[in-house]
Amino acid sequence: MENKEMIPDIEMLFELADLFKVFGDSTRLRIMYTLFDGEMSVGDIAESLNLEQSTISHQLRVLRTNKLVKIRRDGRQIYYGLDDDHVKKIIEMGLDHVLE
Amino acid sequence: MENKEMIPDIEMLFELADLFKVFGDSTRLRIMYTLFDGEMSVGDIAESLNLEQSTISHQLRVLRTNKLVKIRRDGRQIYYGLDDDHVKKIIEMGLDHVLE
DNA sequence: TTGAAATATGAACAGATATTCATATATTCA
DNA sequence: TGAATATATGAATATCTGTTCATATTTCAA
Repeated sequence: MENKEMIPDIEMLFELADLFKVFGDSTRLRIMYTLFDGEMSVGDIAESLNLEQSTISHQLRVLRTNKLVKIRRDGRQIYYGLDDDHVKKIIEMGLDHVLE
Repeated sequence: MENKEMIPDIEMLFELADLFKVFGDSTRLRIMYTLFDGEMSVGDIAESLNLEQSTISHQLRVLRTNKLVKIRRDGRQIYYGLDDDHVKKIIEMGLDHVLE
């Protein structure tokens, strides 16, 4: 079944705006990009981006709420990884545009 | 030349966040979607979305600043259209995700 | 050139949101 | 159990952003 003309109703566009809103923050975007290579613990993400643990934790929650990352607990660490291949694709599609 | 692993630096991710920010507003998204079928005057967009002319005008400026729409003047009307096929693609890619 | 129509712009305001700080919760290990 | 480590959470604050209202600008037509 091919991807015919999509006919999003208004509500769908509101949802879509909410999705893009999540991508529209550099901290969250950097977190997601960091996870391109695979899952990482909260502390490692924070260190890698040189941001506070609390900042990362708050933003990870946003990402998780929007089903863009998923978690795996291992001992007292929690590993976050991209939930979906779509995440990579959306970011790469955006990069295409940024790169002209 | 194929699309090898992209290696965006931090600054590029900031730019990308700014791009997604533009898509992350329902008014702007609805405007862009309205333009899927072709260019439209400011007034017609406003009427079509049942929003104030001023609101539309302000948001069109944001879209234009970010090179997502382009204009064509005809008499005292100004027609706005999508600047780029990327716009459609980015929105459709997002819709894919919203539709699960 | 004057009036009307279309669009743009600026200021003000309200609502949203990201970060920080302090602290709570959860888990492991001794 | 108690200390230490990893993560989460809540409140406070500062900043950003979208809309509205009023008005300016541009263009056409008479």
